[in-house]
Amino acid sequence: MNIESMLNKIRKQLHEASYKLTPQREATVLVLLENEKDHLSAEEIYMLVKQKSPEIGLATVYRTLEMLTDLKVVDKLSFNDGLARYDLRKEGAKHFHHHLLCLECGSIEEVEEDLLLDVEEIVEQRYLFLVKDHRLTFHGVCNACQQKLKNNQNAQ
Amino acid sequence: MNIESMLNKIRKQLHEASYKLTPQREATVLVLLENEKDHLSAEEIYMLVKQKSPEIGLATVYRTLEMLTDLKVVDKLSFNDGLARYDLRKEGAKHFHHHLLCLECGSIEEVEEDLLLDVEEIVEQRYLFLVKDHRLTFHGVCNACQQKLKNNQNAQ
DNA sequence: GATTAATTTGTAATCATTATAAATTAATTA
DNA sequence: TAATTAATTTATAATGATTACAAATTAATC
Ligand SMILES: [Mn+2]
Ligand SMILES: [Mn+2]
Ligand SMILES: [Zn+2]
Ligand SMILES: [Zn+2]
Repeated sequence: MNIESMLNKIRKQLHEASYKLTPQREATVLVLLENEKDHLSAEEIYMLVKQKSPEIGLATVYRTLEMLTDLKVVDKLSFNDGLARYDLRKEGAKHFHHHLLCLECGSIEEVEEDLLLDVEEIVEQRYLFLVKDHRLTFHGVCNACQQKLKNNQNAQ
Repeated sequence: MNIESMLNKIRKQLHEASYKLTPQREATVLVLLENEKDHLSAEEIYMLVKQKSPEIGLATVYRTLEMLTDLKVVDKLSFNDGLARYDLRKEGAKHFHHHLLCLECGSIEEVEEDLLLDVEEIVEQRYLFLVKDHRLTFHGVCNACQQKLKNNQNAQ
């Protein structure tokens, strides 16, 4: 699905919640769409939006991100690096995707398939907890870093 | 396992990493042990430690928590409420336990059994990612709030 | 006991985020 | 259309969590 039609879909979502897609909001959403694989912070988004709309204010970016979070267009998440990061929901995804955080290089890989269906079943039955969503991040070593570590070992 | 022997175990861990268990550090660890079911913030821990050792400084609590995080005695985590929370690792637990966050009342329930063994298998094989640990939080409605919501519906 | 190293304290600085008031823009009404 | 009202944005101040720093204290070593 291309950016234009994604944008239209989001515009509709805003209108249904009786928000307008102002130029500032549109510029912010565009940055998110153009960087959908990334996990940008508010400040990083602000810097990118400024390239399109140099007059935008940081507070507006924050407010827009809050609104998009409420509407579940983006997910706000934290990888324990002291600031919030924003992640576009995948098109039509019922549940939030998972993340693989490399402890060596800091890279974040995405896992789009939902691996938690069985686990959620257990949680609902055994803990009587009604699951609405989840956050799952694996900490470990990405493939590239595994190779690097192996080579270093051989070199010594 | 009682608090005294837990404390001794942690003392040993510190010594192995050539840290001392100073009175301030001991008071901080004791607060964590006495509230192992909670998910306290640095400020909350500071307040509780002050009751034992009124002369302790906030900076020391922060430094101690950082040290304990490095030694994997505690896990630092964030429930998106704007501050870090600290969680004692379960005795002998290889992996970090899971959390059930209620969107209605904000309560946090713990799930000690590891439900992710199969999922980790898949991640290692399919994504060639070497898993070291994980963070899993379910968002939803706790049992108590489900009852409350049901009653409210009937009352209307 | 003197010297050196580790730790703690109180406080200042920093950084992310939120609040506020004035200005701008859009929507509604007369 | 012009006037009025509501929504939004901007720049900036305030807040709150965390980190940095210098002086003081405590422990370890000589
Ligand atoms: Mn993602
Ligand atoms: Mn916990
Ligand atoms: Zn890596
Ligand atoms: Zn609840």
